[in-house]
Amino acid sequence: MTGVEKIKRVRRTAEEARRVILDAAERRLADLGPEGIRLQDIAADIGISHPTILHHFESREGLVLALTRRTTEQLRTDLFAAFTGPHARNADIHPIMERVFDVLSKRGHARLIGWMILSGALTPNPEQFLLRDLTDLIHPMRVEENRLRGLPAPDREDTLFIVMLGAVTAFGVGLFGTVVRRGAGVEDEPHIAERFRGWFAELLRSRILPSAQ
Amino acid sequence: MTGVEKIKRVRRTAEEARRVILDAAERRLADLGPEGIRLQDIAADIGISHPTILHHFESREGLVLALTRRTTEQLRTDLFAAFTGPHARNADIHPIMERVFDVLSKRGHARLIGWMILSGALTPNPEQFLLRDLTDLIHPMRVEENRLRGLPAPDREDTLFIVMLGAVTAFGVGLFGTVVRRGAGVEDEPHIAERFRGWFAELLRSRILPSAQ
DNA sequence: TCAGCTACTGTCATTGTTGTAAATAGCGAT
DNA sequence: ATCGCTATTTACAACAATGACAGTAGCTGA
Repeated sequence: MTGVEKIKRVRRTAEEARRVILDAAERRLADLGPEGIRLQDIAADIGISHPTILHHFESREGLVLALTRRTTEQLRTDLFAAFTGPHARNADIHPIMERVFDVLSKRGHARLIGWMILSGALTPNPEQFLLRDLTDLIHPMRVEENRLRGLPAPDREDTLFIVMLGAVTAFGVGLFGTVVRRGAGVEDEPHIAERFRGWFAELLRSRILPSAQ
Repeated sequence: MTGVEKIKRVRRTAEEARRVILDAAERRLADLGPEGIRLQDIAADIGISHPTILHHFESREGLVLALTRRTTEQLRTDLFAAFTGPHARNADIHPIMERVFDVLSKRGHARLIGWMILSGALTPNPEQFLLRDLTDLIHPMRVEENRLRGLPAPDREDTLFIVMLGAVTAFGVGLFGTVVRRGAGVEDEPHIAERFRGWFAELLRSRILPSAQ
C-alpha cells in the first residue's frame, strides 16, 4: 500500500503539451482571473510539474502572451467567419448576431478578452482593424439597400456606430450578462438571454434598413 | 546631506486614513487590476508603511471588501441621482444618459465594477434591484406617452430590454471604449465618444417613444 | 539495440507579499 | 504640562510563487 509507486511519465509532443497547458491556463483565467494563472496550480490541474510550463513558455509572462495570442486569433477567426459565412450574403442580421453572441459566450471568450483588455495584456490591439473593416463591409450594403428603396444614403458614421454598439453589447452580454439579468430580476426566466439577443438583433436590423421587413 | 533626517510622521483621523488608503487602492485597481492591489505599493503611493493599512482594514481581503462596498454604494447613489434628478421629470433621455455615461467613465468607475464582477467580488449583487426598479420607473411613462399618442401599450419586456441594453452599453463603453474606438480606427477623431453617446441616447429614445421627435 | 534528443521531474534559491509584534509619536483631554 | 489613546513605524516571521539547474525517461531513427 505504501510501497514505492511507479509513476508513468507522460510525454507529449511539444505542440500538444503547449495546447494542453494553454487550455488549462485559459480555464483558470476565465474562472478566476489573472490571479488564477499560477504555474503550480495550472501544472497541478493537468498533472505535470510546473517547470514543464517554463520549459515550453520560457516564463509566466511568455505563457500569458501565448495565451492572449491564441485567444485573439481564435476570436478574430470566429468573428470573421460569422460575417463572411453563408448567412452574410442575404443581409439577414439575426443569424449573424446569433453567431457573434455565441462566439463570445462560449468558453468564456468574452471574459478572457475582458481580462486581457482590463489588465492591459491587449495593448498591441489585435482587432485593430476588425471593426473598421466590418463597417466597410456593411456600409456599402446599407447604401445600396437604401438606394433601391429610394431612401437617402446613410451616413458612414451611423454604420460605424451600429457596429460599435454591436461589439460593445456582444462583449458586455458575454461579460456581465448574468449579473445584468440578476440585477433585472429575470435570471430565472428561461430563454430570456435568447430573447434579448433576438430583440437586439432586430433593433440593429431596423436601424440598418429602416423600411425592410 | 547624509545626516539623520527627522521624518515627520503624519497622523490622520482613522476615517481620513481609511479614505486616503481606499483612494490609492482604487487608483491602482482601476489602472492595474487586482494584481495592482499590493499593500506595500499602495502604502508607498501615499507615503505610509504597509502595516498601517492592515491596522485599518485587518487584512488585504478586508481592504478589497471595503473598496467594493464603497465603490458600489457610490455607483448606486450616482445612478439613482441620474434617474431621479431634475431631468428625469420631462422624460428627456439625453441628459440622463449623459450622466450615466459620465458616472461610469469618471475615475474608471466602470473598470472598477468590471474588475469586481469578473473577479467575483460582487457576488452579493449590489444593483440587485436597480435595473428592475429602473424598468418599473420608465415603463409606466412609456405606456402613458403611447396612450396619449393613440399607440398600443408597449410590452414590459421591451422596456426591460431597453434598460438592459443601456446598462450593458454604458458599462461596455466605460470599460472598452478606448479599445473599441481604436479597433474602429477612430481613436483620433475628436468628440467621437460624445457623438456616440448622443447617437445611442437617440436610438434609445426613438425606441422608447417612436413617434416623438 | 543503442544513441541522441528533448519533454519532463525533483530540488532548491530568490524574491516578493501578507501578516505579527513591539516600540514610537502625534494629538486631545484632564 | 503630562497622561492616555491610538495611528503609525520598524523589524521580523511565514509563506507562496517564479525561475534555475541538474538529472531522468520516453520516443525516434540508425
